[in-house]
Amino acid sequence: MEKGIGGGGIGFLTSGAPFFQSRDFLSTLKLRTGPSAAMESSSVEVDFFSDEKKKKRSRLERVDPELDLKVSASGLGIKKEDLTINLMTTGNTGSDQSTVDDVASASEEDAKGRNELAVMQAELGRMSEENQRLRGMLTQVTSNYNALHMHLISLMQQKNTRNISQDGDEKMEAKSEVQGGAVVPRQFLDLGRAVADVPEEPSNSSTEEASPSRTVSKEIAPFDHDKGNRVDSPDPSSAQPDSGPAKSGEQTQDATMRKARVSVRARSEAPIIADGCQWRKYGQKMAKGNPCPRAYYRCTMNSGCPVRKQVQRCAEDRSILITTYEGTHNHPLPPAAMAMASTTSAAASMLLSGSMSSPEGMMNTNFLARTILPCSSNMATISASAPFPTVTLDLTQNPNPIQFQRPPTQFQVPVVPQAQMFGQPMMYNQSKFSGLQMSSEADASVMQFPHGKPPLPVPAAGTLADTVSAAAAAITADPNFTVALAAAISSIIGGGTNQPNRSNFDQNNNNSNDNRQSQ
DNA sequence: CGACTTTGACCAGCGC
DNA sequence: GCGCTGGTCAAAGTCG
Repeated sequence: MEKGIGGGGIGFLTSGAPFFQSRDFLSTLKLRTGPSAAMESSSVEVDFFSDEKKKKRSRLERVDPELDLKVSASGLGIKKEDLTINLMTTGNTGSDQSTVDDVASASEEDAKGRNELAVMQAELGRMSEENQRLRGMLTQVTSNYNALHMHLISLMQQKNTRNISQDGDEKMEAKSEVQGGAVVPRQFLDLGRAVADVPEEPSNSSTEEASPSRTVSKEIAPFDHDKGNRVDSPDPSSAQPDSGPAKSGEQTQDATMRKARVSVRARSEAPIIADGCQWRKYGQKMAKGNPCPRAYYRCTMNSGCPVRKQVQRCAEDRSILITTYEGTHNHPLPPAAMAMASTTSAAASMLLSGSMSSPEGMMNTNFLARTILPCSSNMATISASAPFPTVTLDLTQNPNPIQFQRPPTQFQVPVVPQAQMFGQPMMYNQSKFSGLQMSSEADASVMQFPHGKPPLPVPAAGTLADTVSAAAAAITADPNFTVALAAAISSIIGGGTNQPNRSNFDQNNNNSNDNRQSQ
């Protein structure tokens, strides 16, 4: 309807002569079509029947209505078609004045569009700024998160120490059972602290099994305070005697934390598992009872980083590579390294929290083991032998056929959310920011990794990833962890406590297995 | 030339 | 005290 009416308007504007005809038609139409039609064409009709405008129209038409339109439109750089459409829309088609107004309206439309464009551009600019600002915030949050995680570990230790002294082991045990939900087959060994010379009977780790006669303290002591302090221990706590009775609780915790070891057993033909960290080999020894030499690596990602690792093949099964980490990185780690590192770090933290400084803690190792890897079977061994507890992750087995399926010679730890949550810089060998990788196919590259060369990418088998993920999930599910996390957040938000320079994540990297194995 | 590996030597703890 | 062992150092060699 409007199109028809507008068409009449167009005809009027462009030809002039049909105008009156159209007027008559419209007036008739209005009378005959009722309100709705009149509504749509009302403006046109008003113009048509305005005497003043009619006079103007007549004069304009006599001159050259077409020309007037063209001039008006072209002067504004507007096409006639556009103007027509505009007139159709506005309905101001009945006079020369309306034509001018229409042209002006079109110009306004154009200006409006330009304004909108400018507004959008400004909006885009603001969005970009916002984006950059958010990125900066993200970076800051990430860094803060790392520091928070370090603090969290410390708080976890403190809290667990208190819980242990208050509640005792049995209570904790029962609590863990209740909170753990379904009972999962667990084969962790509670080794207890090596207060005496009682040989620890470990787990799956052949290395631990091969250490009958030596005490753990003997194995680890030189590592920590003897030469560790002498050479490269920036950590003040390390400078203190490990078992000094006069030490404060916090100092003891730090020292113990640093001595905690996390050993990873995995099948790989590669001489070393690659992680996000850079290592420098500083020694190699032939360990007793193992024809395979033991290699000593030192973290070189940051000068003065006290983290070290020992790499040795299992004497019983040389396809198994045993990597033991010890110490705490004093620098951030790549995301890939953090994935594996976080899990092992959390495991070490849990271990330490339950076993580090008290007999009660030692008694809690079973609980801790179940907490750390509740869904694993024959997979994790916690040696709470004091004062240097060790967590051994045996990745050479598939305890859970569903969760831990993987090719026997490969494992990969992608960055899983749980691990990211922990985000601790650790030393687990991971390749190329994609997660821990071990592959027989990547021997050369992995070997070169200590030189800074990333290992070859390995098809994600998902086993170790699952393992780590499961461990991380278990840890996060632990109520102690939750409480500790809440406490850490509260402390940071409320008090802005000093964030430790060093992360606790590194403690995971310990190779007690190697020590025992060599013995 | 710097970073890294190799490798023999050294040191300290522990057991006998 | 001696020997064994683990852990580390440091000079020499290698590599990019």
